[in-house]
Amino acid sequence: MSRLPSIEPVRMNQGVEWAVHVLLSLAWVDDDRPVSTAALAASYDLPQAYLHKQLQALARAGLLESLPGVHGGFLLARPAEKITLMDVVTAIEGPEPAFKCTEIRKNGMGENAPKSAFRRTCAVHGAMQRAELRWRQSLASQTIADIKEEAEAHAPSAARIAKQAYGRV
Amino acid sequence: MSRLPSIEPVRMNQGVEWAVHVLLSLAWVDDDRPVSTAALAASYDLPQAYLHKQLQALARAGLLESLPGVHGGFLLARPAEKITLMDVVTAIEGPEPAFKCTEIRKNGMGENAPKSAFRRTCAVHGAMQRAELRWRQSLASQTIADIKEEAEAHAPSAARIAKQAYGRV
DNA sequence: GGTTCCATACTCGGATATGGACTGTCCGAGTCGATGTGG
DNA sequence: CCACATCGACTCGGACAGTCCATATCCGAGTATGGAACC
Repeated sequence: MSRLPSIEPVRMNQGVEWAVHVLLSLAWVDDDRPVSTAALAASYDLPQAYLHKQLQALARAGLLESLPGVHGGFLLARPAEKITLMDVVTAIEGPEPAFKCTEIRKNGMGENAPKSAFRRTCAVHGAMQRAELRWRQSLASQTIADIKEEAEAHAPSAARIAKQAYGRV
Repeated sequence: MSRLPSIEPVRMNQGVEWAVHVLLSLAWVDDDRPVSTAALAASYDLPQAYLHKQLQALARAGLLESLPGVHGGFLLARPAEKITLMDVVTAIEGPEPAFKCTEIRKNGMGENAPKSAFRRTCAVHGAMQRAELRWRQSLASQTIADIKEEAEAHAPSAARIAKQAYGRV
């Protein structure tokens, strides 16, 4: 049930992978009835309590809608076409950029440097921002619906399997 | 000297920012004589011991050359035109990709899914890889020399200031 | 004076503690369905 | 037979520990410098 600790360290939260797969499943189910954390955890063999924590983050971010009660659970808050990978990463990882410029260029150096040299944004910061922007743009250009289509292209049975897994046959 | 702990968590190692600035400084100095960790740490007001650790990583990665002895220190192992931001990030952060696919699609799901469906790489993995590739491509397309030029465009005194900071007037 | 030797200061190199974030777990509040009872 | 109250089970929600990596630091090995001793 619980996974062994990974040998190599992961940079991005494991929750991101889980979240995308869960959103895919909910897109395939395509039902008004919610799916419970227990069912989702079972279908992917994930620790239920921790997956639950990630789903709460998605709900807070407005990607999932949560319904309480005995037949409660989670369902997509909006169509899969309107949910991008950028939304998912932001929901799990938070909105802060990966690279944080601490403006060390202004530290020491004596007071030799004229202040006018620091009007423009730090060149290092700009370069890292450009790269990160490409990453974010690519994430924002890919929706859950896109991934769903791509997966179905090679595994047409995906939707049926997902519905079966959650008893929506 | 030492920095206060940052309020918001940083995703990328702080060492990346330090490393790029150090490489820039060494490019500006442009001298056969090495610059010591102490001088570099002083010029940016960074903790010397920890900066030293990052410089060692750069040396191991082949970006810097280290010279021992009382007048030792570090100098660029190759021209700034041949050092990309991707090289720096890889040296500090390591070569592993940010997103790691654990293939959870194959876990539970009962045994309903045919194994043929898993021949192709995971669609989620592919999507995250595409985004990360954009990031890496942007990093690989920007060299230390590029950033140096950009900085000089807005602060022509940068090279002079750097040389002064390390006593290369 | 020139040469050799040595003590010294300074630098890189790696091994060693600490803190915070990600990981993982638990219990309480709320809700719906089931059940039993009375009309 | 039908309506209603009660009980119970299940789910979301947030609060609570454990583990691992990034952070931060220190000490040892090696080298060039400067000076003293010796020829």
